Amino acid sequence: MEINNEQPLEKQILETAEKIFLEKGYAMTSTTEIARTVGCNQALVHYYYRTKENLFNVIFEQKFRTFFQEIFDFQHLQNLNFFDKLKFIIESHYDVLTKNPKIPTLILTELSRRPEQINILREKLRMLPEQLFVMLSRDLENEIIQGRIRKIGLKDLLISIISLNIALFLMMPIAENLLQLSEYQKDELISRRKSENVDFILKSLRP
Amino acid sequence: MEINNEQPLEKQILETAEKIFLEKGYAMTSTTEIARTVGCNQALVHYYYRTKENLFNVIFEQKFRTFFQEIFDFQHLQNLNFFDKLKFIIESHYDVLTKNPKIPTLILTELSRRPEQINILREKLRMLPEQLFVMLSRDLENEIIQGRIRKIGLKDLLISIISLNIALFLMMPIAENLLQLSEYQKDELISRRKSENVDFILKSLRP
DNA sequence: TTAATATTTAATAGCTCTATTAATTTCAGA
DNA sequence: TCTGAAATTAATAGAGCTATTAAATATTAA
Repeated sequence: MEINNEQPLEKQILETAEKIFLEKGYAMTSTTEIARTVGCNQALVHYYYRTKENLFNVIFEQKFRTFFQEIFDFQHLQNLNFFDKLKFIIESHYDVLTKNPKIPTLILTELSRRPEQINILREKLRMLPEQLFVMLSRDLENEIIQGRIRKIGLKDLLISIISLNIALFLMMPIAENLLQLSEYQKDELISRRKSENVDFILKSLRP
Repeated sequence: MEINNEQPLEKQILETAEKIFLEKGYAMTSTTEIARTVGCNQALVHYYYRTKENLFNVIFEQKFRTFFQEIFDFQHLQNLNFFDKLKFIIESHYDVLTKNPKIPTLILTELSRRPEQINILREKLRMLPEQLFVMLSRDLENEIIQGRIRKIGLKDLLISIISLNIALFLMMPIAENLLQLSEYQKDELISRRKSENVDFILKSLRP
């Protein structure tokens, strides 16, 4: 053991593992590297978390849980008109992504590695958004009838929203390198795209 | 050796490797598995391609080259008006993705594994689109002045196009499982989103 | 202080993977 | 038919990784 970061090793291991898993993915991360980074013996990783697989699960079941809870936290939605609802949904979705920029990539890469995990995801996605979906569906229908919105299906609208929001974060690691973005430019891009996405979507809905 | 697929083993190895690399990514693919799938000795993989790294490069330099060539093949663009140009670009971009649905994920996952490969990408992306970018920039400016399009920067427009097109293919492996899509439903979704994306983008550009 | 318990380490078994080498088989052309 | 090159295989070195075990060290409670 080299540097004592206050934190007990059990927690250091967890946090270091999270960082490395997010950076390199499951396959490219070894418990040896995690231990080396923490500065402890490799057996200790297994002492606290038994297997690499289990360590990964401990981290990301928690991680995914809060991620999706945040995404579907729409209590303030009821009293708004449809356009404000939509704006709120897009922006808060975008905000959650901004706070967890590497989660989409992880979900993408790790869920194709272990399709059985998708069931966990499915549960999370089934419960919460059911009433949300119904409400939005009703609202959208209504707006279309009132002539305030062009004809469009809710499913397609949601796919477009998710696509526009998520794609930036999926492509960011490459864009960053490809375009040699500074940290500042990156932040600027992320914040600019937030309003651009809202704008883009709302504008496209005009009748 | 078990089954003789006509093809010489050298080529079978190449094609099998491509398939498995696309499915599992570099790290999760072993030369042992490639050989087992082909039905030949594992040493043969190395006999023909020396290293796993080299095999991967042989496959994907070729793959990426044609992928980006197709994407930037815009010879028929000159005589069209701006809206038709845009439609053409969106659709042909989408078509290339439809033909190579797994390339985006591969680029995403493998380029973060080996950032030095990004330089190769950078070259491809620098040469071709220069004049295209200039032309579109001029056209867009012009349309805005003429009042046929709302104010928007070309960069933002392109990010939106790429996001809408690519995101579907990035998310498809998960969506497929999550929503239990049949092969038919998947194809239907892919073809519907093509026109939806064009529609969505063009509608959002109205002044 | 002591004994029990928790933490940490060293050592290593066992596995899989990459890459190499030497031996064997196949096959085309003299 | 024989020869030499090309193709293919068997065997294995060497590395890294996961997981376990037993021993050592630190900590806590009585």
